[in-house]
Amino acid sequence: MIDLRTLREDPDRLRASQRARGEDDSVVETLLDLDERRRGALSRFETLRAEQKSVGKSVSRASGDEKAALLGRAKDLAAQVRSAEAEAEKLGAELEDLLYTVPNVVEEGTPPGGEDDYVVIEEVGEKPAFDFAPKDHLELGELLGAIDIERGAKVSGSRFFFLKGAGARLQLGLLNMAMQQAIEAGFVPMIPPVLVKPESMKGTGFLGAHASEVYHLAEDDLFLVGTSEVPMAAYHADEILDASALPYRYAGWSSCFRREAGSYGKDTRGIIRVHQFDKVEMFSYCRPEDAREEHRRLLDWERQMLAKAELPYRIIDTAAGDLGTSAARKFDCEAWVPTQGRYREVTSTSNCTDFQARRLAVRFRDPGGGTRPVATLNGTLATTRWIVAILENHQRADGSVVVPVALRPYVGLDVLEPVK
RNA sequence: GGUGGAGUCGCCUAGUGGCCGAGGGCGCACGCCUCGAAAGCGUGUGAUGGGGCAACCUAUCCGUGGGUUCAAAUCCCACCUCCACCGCCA
Repeated sequence: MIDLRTLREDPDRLRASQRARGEDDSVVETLLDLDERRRGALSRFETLRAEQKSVGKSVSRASGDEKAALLGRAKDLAAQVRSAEAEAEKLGAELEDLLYTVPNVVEEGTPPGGEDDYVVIEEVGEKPAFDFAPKDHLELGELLGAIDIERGAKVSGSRFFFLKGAGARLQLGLLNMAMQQAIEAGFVPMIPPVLVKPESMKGTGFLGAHASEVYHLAEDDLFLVGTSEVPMAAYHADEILDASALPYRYAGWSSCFRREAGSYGKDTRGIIRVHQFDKVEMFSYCRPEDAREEHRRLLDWERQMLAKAELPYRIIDTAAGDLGTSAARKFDCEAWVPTQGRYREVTSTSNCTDFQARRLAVRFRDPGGGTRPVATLNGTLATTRWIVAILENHQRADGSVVVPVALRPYVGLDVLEPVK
């Protein structure tokens, strides 16, 4: 959630941000107006309440006719206080509801526009040149006995699959390698719950515009997380962190669940877009003034992983309109997928500044006095989707796949061979 | 799922309708004492919103949400969480 005080001081910043995202900037007027009315109502309530308290006190000290008169006055005040409080609360709730619909202010330098207006920052590595017709990841996966889509569909429906044999080993190895890298970099490894309460989901910004992407268990009013970012952000909710110990860095391993409600017909083949996958995610809490730098560090750790997987990739600076609700800036790494002739997202790192922290009340004590919301950032280290890029880029004519050197100790195989 | 107990300031705790505008202890910070420290003594000690250049003022917060009352940490109702035991179960 954006900061109201900053908004009062500099409303143009939010206006510009809204326009860059392609969203309505008139919300700024509505917010400012509502805020002013709320503050007026609040001060009327406070004055009445203070009077009620002092009259109430004198009731207990008075007696006889005087007491009766005071009691009448007190009853009168009680009614007024009640209605003044209701008014202030009503305006406060209205303001909050509106505030929850406003996405984060984008970081300076973010390209404006929509999904196609990203800027390519860098291309890394060599695309493989095959002297045979490359197979796509599903064909390879079936040849290797690594991916079973048909049975996934039989058991759970479309966009579900089994990883087995070499496929299961490849995923476990990849995610273990990611975990190991994170631990060596000082991250605290974490295996979080994947079912969370509504406030955790709302606090991380996933129940706004993209609520239809999220699985909800109505019976228990719990949500299945689409990323471990959710439990890791909510982990320190309502806490005041030790400023001298920042940044706090966690690496979460979890299954992730996505309804893919708006993507009928998109990426229907294989395991590129699925309802359930696994992911190792980095998550940082830091001082807002350090967030930009931390964001670049997360990107560097992603690059290290891609290098170990020996994948050709490019980095894009996502345009404002394609940022999530909480993100102020987002860099995606996209790996080359030979049979599609294009790059596909395999990591994504977002700087959410103090947007999530304000919603979740994660603060640190400022040595200058008082508390301030921290900044939160997240970034992917590895996911199931990486299997697609690894299989396709490292395939050989006979359908076998060479395991990247760094990954071999984790997978326990140098080459994945076709099964009969 | 059932029964019982508990949830007060960072931690422990006092508190059965107005003297709670929440007391005490621990911890922490600062000061005195000291060559220095410990002990001792003294002072201070939360969050959130609003007002003010400021020091400061003000309202709210005793698990959460309702209710009773002029007045609620305190009484009533519902819920949540934790602990114990019972039942069921991977």
